[in-house]
Amino acid sequence: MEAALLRIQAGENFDSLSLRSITKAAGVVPAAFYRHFDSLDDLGLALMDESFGTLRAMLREARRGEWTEAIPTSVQVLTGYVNDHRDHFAFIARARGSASSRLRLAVLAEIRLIASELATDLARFPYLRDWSTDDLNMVATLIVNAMISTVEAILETPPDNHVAQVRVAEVADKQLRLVILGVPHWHSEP
Amino acid sequence: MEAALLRIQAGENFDSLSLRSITKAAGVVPAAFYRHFDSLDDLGLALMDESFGTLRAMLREARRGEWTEAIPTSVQVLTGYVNDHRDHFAFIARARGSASSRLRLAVLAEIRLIASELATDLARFPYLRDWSTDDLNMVATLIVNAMISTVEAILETPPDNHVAQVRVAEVADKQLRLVILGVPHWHSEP
DNA sequence: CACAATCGTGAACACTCGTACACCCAGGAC
DNA sequence: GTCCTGGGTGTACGAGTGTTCACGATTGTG
Repeated sequence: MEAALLRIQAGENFDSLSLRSITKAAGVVPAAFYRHFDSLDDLGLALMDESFGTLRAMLREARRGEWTEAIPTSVQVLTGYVNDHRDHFAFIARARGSASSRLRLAVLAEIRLIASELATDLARFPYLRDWSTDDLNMVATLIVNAMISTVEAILETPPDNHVAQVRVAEVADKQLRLVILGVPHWHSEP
Repeated sequence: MEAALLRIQAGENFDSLSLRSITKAAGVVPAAFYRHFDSLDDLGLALMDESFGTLRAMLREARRGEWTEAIPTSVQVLTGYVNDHRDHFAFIARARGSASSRLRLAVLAEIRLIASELATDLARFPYLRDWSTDDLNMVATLIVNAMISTVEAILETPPDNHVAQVRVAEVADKQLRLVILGVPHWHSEP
């Protein structure tokens, strides 16, 4: 699993890497792979479990902050987690656009789930309390999309380049603030 | 090229489809491929040219509308173009997360370019006239990301399901309006 | 000590892959 | 009528693919 994550983090796509390249990187003969996984698909699912495990841990931590500080703490938790677990987030990001529809659909479903969870979270905020479910989902997906592209930006930025890292975080912070600024003036109809 | 686009539109990834599957779908023997392209990479570049051709045509048309109607006309042009050229947009969407870094990087660069063009466009709007370049880029990438996910949503929706199509367009419209609503109240510092 | 389980090994299997070559044939130019 | 060109065909090559199988070695347990 480490070998696979390493290659994915280096820019390869999960379903473009071969059994043999994985096992060679792991210092093992191809057949040994089958002592641990039933197939390559199986490896993909295992990586998904692990990766989404850390993603959900991140979400739990992000939710623990104070109401009024939701944006800065969320951004901080996000950047921290992504940099601490670059491999897992790189795997998810890559699997999102991959060909193996098994994985792609699973990732898409998870992200949709996260968006709808965020929608119910948002309903507890002032101004958003009496929005329609549709409108809450609308703003939740807007936010989730912004966060996904933030994750991709973080992954493209070298972890030791602190200036660039801070810049990415600032952009994410501003985007969230801009979206929230519109909330008090919202009317569902044009 | 048609055969390749067809398979991509059906959900496959560009670099997961093989020479032989393409040529078989085109009703031709593998070797005949090389009468038209130097290699598979070459085919990818040709498809990129064609696809970004229609994307840029779309952008030109979207820019032609009236100031005050920018949002609804943009959304309308977007949905129209994506549905009329599903193959090209599917190709771009898939290439964005693909493994062949040649294509992926090219697509990413194009999208970044489009975002910065949008940023200069935005500078002509009221309230946005004296924003800093950084902040203009911030809101431009926010908008571009929302549009990309809208494109993906359109592609996932059957073209003949008009109810679903209209719903996707409405969400896109609302997201843009929400973002713009925050603009007049913006302060760059928290 | 013996036994079972765990994990790695080497060879083999039946594919598929991209690419190259010699050949062929229709159609237009002279 | 000859020649050239564009495009299609059949065959072949070497490399890489996922997977299976019989076999060894190491290790902890009874």
